[in-house]
Amino acid sequence: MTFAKSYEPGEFESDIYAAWEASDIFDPKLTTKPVDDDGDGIDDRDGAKDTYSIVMPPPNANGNLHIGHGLTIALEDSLTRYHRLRGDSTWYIPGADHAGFETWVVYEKNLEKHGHSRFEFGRDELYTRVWDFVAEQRGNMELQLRALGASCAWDDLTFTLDENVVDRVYTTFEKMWKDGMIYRGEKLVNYCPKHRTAFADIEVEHKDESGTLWDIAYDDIIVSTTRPETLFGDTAVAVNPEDERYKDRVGTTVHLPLTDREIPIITDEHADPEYGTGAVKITPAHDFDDFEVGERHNLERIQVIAEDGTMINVPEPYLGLTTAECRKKVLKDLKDQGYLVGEKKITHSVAHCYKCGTVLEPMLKEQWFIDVERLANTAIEHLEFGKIKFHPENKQKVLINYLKGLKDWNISRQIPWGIAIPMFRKIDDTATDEPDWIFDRRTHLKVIEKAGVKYQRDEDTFDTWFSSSHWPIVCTNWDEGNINPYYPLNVMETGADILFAWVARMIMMGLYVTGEVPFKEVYLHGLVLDEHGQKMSKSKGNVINPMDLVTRFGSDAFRLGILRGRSAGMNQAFSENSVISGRNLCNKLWNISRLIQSIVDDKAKEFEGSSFEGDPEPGKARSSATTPVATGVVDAPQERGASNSYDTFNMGEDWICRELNDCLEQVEQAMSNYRFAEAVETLYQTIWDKYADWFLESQKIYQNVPLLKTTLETILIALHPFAPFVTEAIWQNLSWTDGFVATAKWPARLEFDPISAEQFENIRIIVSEVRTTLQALPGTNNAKKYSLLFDNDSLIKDNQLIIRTLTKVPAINSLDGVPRGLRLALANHELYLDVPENVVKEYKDNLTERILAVGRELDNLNLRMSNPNYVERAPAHLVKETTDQIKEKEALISRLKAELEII
RNA sequence: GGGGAUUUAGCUCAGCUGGCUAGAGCGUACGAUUCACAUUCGUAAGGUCACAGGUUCGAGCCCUGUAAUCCCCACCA
Repeated sequence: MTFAKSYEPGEFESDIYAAWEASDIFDPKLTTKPVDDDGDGIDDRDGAKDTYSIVMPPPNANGNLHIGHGLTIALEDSLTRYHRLRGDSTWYIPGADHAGFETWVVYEKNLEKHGHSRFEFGRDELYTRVWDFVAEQRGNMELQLRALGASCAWDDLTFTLDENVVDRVYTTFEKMWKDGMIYRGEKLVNYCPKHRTAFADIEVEHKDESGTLWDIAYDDIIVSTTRPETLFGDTAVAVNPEDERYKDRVGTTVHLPLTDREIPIITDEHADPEYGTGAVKITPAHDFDDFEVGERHNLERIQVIAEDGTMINVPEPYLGLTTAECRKKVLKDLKDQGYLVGEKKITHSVAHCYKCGTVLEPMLKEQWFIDVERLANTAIEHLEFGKIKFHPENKQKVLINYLKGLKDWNISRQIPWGIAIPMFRKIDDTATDEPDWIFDRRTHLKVIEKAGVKYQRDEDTFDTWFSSSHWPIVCTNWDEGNINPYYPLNVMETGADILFAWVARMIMMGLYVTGEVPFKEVYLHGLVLDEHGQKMSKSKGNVINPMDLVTRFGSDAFRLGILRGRSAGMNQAFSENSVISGRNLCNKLWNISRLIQSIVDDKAKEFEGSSFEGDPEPGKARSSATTPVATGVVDAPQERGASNSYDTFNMGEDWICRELNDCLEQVEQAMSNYRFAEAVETLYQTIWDKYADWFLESQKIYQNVPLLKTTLETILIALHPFAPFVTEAIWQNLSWTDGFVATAKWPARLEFDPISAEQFENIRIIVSEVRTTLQALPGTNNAKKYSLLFDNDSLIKDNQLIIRTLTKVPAINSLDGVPRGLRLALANHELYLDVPENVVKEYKDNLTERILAVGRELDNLNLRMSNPNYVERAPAHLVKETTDQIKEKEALISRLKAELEII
């Protein structure tokens, strides 16, 4: 039970986490099992705990945690630990993500590095290979979560490819299939020719690029295009119906250059008369707008670019060229044959693969789509009804706005790594009565037979967001008809950047599957930027690795640092400085505890050697926790550790009780509003500026052991949600505490005498004034040189020792009626610094400055009072406050002036 | 084109229902030092709260407008 001189996180953290884990304190199911005899969905046990459930957005199983995960864990674990301390049955459910496409990209790179290609292997073999690859990597991420202190229930870890997840996803898909919400459609999708897969709209990254706009003559009609190579897929030229210039040509045809085809001239709103010539070529198979024009006019879709990015269905000279080669040749041929009549440089935005940066090709593909209308409408209804509370609030509106414009959701992906789509296509053409596609869960089979008809499995896998939209459902083991107090989740915490991709889909899916919203509140965090507010990126070299900071400064320091100065939904800067400041707080707390433990030890020895019993200091107790005083008491004290009763003997003791109560109140308020930074800030200020700098300093004179113990426990518990390791390390190191601080009870309000507590503020003012004046006097080491003199002032007289200790002056004496030295600028106290006359004279300028400053404040107050409307309309207590302040300032000025005259 | 934010000290941010004589951390300056902690203690300097109007007894906060910065969605032949 000894405390080293400073806190070394590395010596404690892993042992502490191991001890928590070994004691199963993070698993609520071991201690609470809901009982629902009457089937009303409410836990029937007496004194049943409130449940608190939260899930971890599953980190990528094969990767290392990045700074965003660090923030996520700091936020979620603080909530989790806070609610555990508050006595809730708290379940923080960890997860790991197979991260379909993300992992696939990593794996494919790995394959290429070893000289292989995905096309050498079958789909099932690839799946097995990736599974092994991920299994190898997975433990790493989980160790890092432990290092960050995540107090999650490890036995309940859900992997996104776990059997129960796949089962649930298939059940939902089957239900949707039966409900007619799933359809197979040939639509244009964004397709990455490198990865050879389609994406959902949301996965596409648009970038502004400079390009060329070429003017091409289709007979007498000039069309403009940035993609001349697609002209082989043109099936019409469109003009605006209002466009007078082309009135006569509508309904006729033009010759498509480089081909022997004639294509019709049609009218469509899509053609903007203001843009270019007002005539636009229509390529339904390779452009999103043109696709829609084609639908409206029933145009043929000619696919001229294949999935590997080469030309098909084009005249012989162009066949098999890549799109880039083809463009070059088409331009040359157009020019040679006189069709190319102009070109200009433009800037336009181009769709890119968010992973490899390849330009995405709009590609005609048969894919599975979800008709989202019903899902979106139900979600909108619940959101508008306020069923989910958002932090920050404005995201609710943003989300509704998004859902209102939501298009059907493409859930097919052409990558092997993921959950197989449980749909099978009929391969037996003779069975004409059977449907073309059937649902079946046997996706481990390539070919199945049903009623004598053979079907072949669709090779595609689900979009990851389709399965992860089930996250709250699968993590809490929600099931039809069974009571589940953990669903809906209390809160969903995740990044604001995946509001649409994930949060929106969880809400839609939760409502569709369970009929309930999946969570009651949503907290969204912003991006963690570098110290200059720049986005972190490998290319900029400004990436901060959270594990590196944990190693250097400790897990708590990282958590405290990253929570500070951060509010919901905002992208905010982060720097090592904030982590250092967190590290310093941990060390401060360690040394506070070290001091208190040494006092406790000393007193114990003293007690052994004397017959003195009871009161740690002579004097009458002002308040006692066992016999509560009438005021200042909020809650009955709860059992906690070994020390739960104390008396207060001086103003400083009452004061710290009051300050700690205020602190608890503020932390509770902050946590219920998800104001993490504010909670941390309050604790920091209270522990450092109040507890250590004033209370502990004053306790160097009066050592109230029971109070020291109680207040220290209060601080340790209150800080625990944010700094779990150092608080636990101290708790384990203290001689009188039992169990884990992680499972302690949230502190009750402390009892104190409020009048006495308020009196201590006067002491603080006096001490500050003495310190300020000592610093302002000429010379150094003034605190050692000059004594204090008081005249007929009982507050100072009774608190001489404490004032002397806090100011470090050598002595405090009674003046005995003859003022001398320098009178301090205190309105209500007669206090002098025993300073020789020549020093006082040197202080004169300073004094003049102070008079002016107070004068300005006084003018301000008087101005306010001279406004009759203020006196009349402002609340009475404010007017009184102003009056009191005026009196005080006036008294102060007259004293300062008198002092100046003496000099 | 549609939507959402931001602008407060040198830097990063608080400031919630208007009561503010605008706060914190870091940084800066000056001073201290065996006695829990130099990962320390004390003191101080530093602000036209982006700008312009308005409402109000009173505006950093509410309203209108302007400017700058950022994000998302859609479009860009």
